[in-house]
Amino acid sequence: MGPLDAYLPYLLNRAGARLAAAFEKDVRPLGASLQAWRVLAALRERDGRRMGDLSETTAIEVSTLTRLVDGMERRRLVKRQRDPADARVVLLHVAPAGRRLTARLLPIAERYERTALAGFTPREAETLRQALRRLYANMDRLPR
Amino acid sequence: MGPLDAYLPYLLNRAGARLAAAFEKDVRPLGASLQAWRVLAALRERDGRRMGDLSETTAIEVSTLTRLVDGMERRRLVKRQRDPADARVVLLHVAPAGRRLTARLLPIAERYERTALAGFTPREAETLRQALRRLYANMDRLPR
DNA sequence: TATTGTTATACTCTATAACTATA
DNA sequence: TATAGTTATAGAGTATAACAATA
Repeated sequence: MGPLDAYLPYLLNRAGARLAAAFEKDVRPLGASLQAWRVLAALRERDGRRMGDLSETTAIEVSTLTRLVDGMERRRLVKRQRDPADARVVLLHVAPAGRRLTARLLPIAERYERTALAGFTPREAETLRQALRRLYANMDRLPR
Repeated sequence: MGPLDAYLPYLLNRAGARLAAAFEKDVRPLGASLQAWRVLAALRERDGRRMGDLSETTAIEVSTLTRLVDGMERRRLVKRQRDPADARVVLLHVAPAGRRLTARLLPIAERYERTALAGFTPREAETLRQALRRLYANMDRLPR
């Protein structure tokens, strides 16, 4: 092991943390947070997801997610709904205000994507995405 | 913007969070943490750093770092020392116990590096590192 | 006056486990 | 008994600002 700067988890975390902190600061004036954005983006991809599903795709702990959604529901961004087929399950749906907020966050997220990847060719960007997916999948070799 | 899975900050954070969580769990029995490891690794690279320098290279907030170092000093892992040249400055040095802990953490860190990069050619791994450094540097285009 | 580091406070996220209600 | 989600609690990190010592 050489310098920290050659150590992958370090590079990963450093880049991720910086991106997250800047984004967070940027969207706070809109009353949003990185975590709320993740939920909205996940629902944008597919609406009516169950809490457990959301927790996995957003990488937010279930108990954290419960309270996050509490707040988002209070602000009428989303709406909880019991699954008629299985009353244990909660399905989360975007509400109109949530759709409006998503529409405002989307261009910001896209700007971050562009900024982060400035100077990358489309091919390099795709290679990076692929590598990150492989890396994530590799972590299955360790116990969760 | 398509699915979350194509969104770079998401991929970055997801991979980083998973790596960090697993590492954290792994080193806790040794009485260490990811943050403590960062400090030790930074001091391994260059001993006697000042707090502000450490804060930057470890990406740990200065106020958090102060308390982290408090604990590490209590456990005799590191030792604070006033800079004789400028008495405002604190220089941090590894202590013998810190060197021993570093020696135990190093193989674990290396295992994580190998696991994360399993199936990558050396060249692919280096490309990924380069891309992460470029990405981090790109964030200078945004206000800190 | 500016800089380095410490302290204080409020807030957020996590980890863990107990709990409720379904199945 | 097992599962989905909620609630409770303690711990760790962050953001922010005030502060002390020194330059």
